[in-house]
Amino acid sequence: MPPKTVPDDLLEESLDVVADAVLASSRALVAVSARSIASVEGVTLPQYRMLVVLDAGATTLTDLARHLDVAPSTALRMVDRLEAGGLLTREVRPENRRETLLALTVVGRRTVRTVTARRRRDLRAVIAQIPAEQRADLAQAMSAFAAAAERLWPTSGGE
Amino acid sequence: MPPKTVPDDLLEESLDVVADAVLASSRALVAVSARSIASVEGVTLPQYRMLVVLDAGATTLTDLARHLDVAPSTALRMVDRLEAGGLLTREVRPENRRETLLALTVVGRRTVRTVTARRRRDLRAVIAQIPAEQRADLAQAMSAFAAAAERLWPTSGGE
DNA sequence: CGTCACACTTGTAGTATGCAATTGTTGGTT
DNA sequence: AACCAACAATTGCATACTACAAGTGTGACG
Repeated sequence: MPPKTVPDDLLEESLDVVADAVLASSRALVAVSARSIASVEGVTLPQYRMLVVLDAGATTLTDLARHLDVAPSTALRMVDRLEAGGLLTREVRPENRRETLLALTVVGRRTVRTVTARRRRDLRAVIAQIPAEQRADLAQAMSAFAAAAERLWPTSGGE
Repeated sequence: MPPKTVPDDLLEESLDVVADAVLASSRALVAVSARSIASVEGVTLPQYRMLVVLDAGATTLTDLARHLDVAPSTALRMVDRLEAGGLLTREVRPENRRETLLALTVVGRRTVRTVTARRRRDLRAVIAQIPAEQRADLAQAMSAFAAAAERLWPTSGGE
């Protein structure tokens, strides 16, 4: 008389086991990100996120704030600093003078490339620790996770 | 005349592909973390990290700062706030009166459990999007990554 | 006893964050 | 045309995170 709840329990448990693994991986990834970004003089992690969004194309302040999931005033002050630092330009949009068009400068784009390259380098160092025959599985799993998260909360991958 | 550099190139390329997948996954994970923690009133992400460390056992201020990779003064001010909020207690260590012993209160422990539960719940929601037959591979890959990062930079998983 | 090292603390400064209120712009309504 | 509602950007205010430098108390060792 095996009750039909057993499969559910097993499923639940399996989800938890996977969640724990992801949680551990998450901590490691956050640490790696922080390390990679901190090593680039003068760029903070929030600023890097903003630069990445702008690197994908010029936008307005409100749009930027929405993508980063921060208040408009927060985005505004960050833009102030990045503009002062020469990483982006700000100009009133002719078609709609309410809006401001934000775009990376050459320096801004170079900064994004530098930080991204460093992150990639650090990640490669970690991956190199993993047996080569497992790497394909790792890539598959990571991609699947990112896709699943994107499907669930589209804003997540909006960066 | 295939040069012997070909295998190296292939290896390099494979590392980059994996790194890209990890990078994508990393962004999603950071977004999920931020979302889970922001939803718990009154606890910031840095505070959560601190609570997690303390949940693993009482320590001193300097030790805490080392684990979180922040300056002692930063840790001190965070401790001030958490103590004011009733999440931890601070007392001079009798054996060595230079040191302060920090420990979570009952409320502090409950907070850790609440936030962790919420993160796990959100992660489970993502995992549930992934076909069941792929989940074992996902767990394996995530664990392998976390272990590799820990091996490379022991402080990473020190949380 | 003096001195050195260590743990904690305080002062100062810059960055990130959000809520509330203000200003300027646009588009539709009367 | 005057009006008004919605929206984008901005400013004011408050809080949190962060580090560097300087100061204070404690322990260890000669």
